[in-house]
Amino acid sequence: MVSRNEHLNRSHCPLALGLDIVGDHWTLLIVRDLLFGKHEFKEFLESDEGISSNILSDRLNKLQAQAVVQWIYHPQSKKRKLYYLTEKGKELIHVVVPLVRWSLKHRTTEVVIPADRSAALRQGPDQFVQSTLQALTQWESELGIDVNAANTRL
Amino acid sequence: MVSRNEHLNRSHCPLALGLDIVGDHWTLLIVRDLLFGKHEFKEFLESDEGISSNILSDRLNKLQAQAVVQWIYHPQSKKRKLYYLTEKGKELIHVVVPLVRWSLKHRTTEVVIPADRSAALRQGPDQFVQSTLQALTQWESELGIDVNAANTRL
DNA sequence: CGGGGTTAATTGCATTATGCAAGTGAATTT
DNA sequence: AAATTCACTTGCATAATGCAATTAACCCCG
Repeated sequence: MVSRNEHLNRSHCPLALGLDIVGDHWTLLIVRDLLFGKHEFKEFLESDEGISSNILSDRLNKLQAQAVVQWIYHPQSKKRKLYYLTEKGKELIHVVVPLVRWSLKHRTTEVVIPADRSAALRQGPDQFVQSTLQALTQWESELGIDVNAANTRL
Repeated sequence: MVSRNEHLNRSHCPLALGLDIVGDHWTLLIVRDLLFGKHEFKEFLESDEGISSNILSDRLNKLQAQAVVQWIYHPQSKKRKLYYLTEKGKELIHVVVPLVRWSLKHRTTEVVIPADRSAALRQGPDQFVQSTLQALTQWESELGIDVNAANTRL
């Protein structure tokens, strides 16, 4: 298994502990996809950054181990899994959005955001966070997902 | 040289671009130290996480290349360097603080913060950000540092 | 049913990054 | 001038990553 020593507990600094979970090249990109409406393995693979399937698999497992992500079977197909963010995972939006804003403010290369998301961002960060989370809650209720429920797959 | 492909430009997503700069295990820990009053190579090495000198050297170089960090000689000694955050670098506090808060909220293991910093955090995140940046500005003015000046060492 | 296509991975292997210990060289202290 | 400090650099073992190919379970369609 591809695996970084995630329980190393390098220190008792909360930042270090947070970085043990999200401090790598890929994890927050998966969280981004989950925040913005992607839910399947295949969809994550299709994102522009081109994550490879072994890394994706590894990160999804680690995120589950950290109670950031869970999944259910697709209601129409037992071979598809629908990954979703727990409440803990959704709260990473408060990290993702500031990093996006920092990046937008200090970009040296061209940056592209989907038109709808760009429009939503222009409404201000708090509005953006609220509408993003709102959309997720909507999706969850359609599938009967409770993001606070304990994970039964561990 | 230890080096990740930092100009890979995996996508035009601002999050991905941000992660190309701070998306690893060590970079934000160095930024943390710089935010909270450490300025010398030796001081970073002494932090609890135990970064090794080759990684530290590599990350400091990359942060300079990204205009996040610069340095001056210590006024009393030509062999010591004082690293400091540029304005761009200081603004990473808006990423660091939410990650710390997320980590504190969802910790499963014990977490320890220096007493003074813990007290400052209790005043609320905005207060904490302001007082932290204020302390940095104070330090900079004592050394005649302009965090907006272009880097003359590139 | 049963063969082909999907989905979610896993495996093998080359490349790259990391971690550790030791070493270097300039500057400073004694 | 010798010893020490500081900021690195080097060498080398180990671990993580990237890529292509493969697998196994499931679904769909005739």
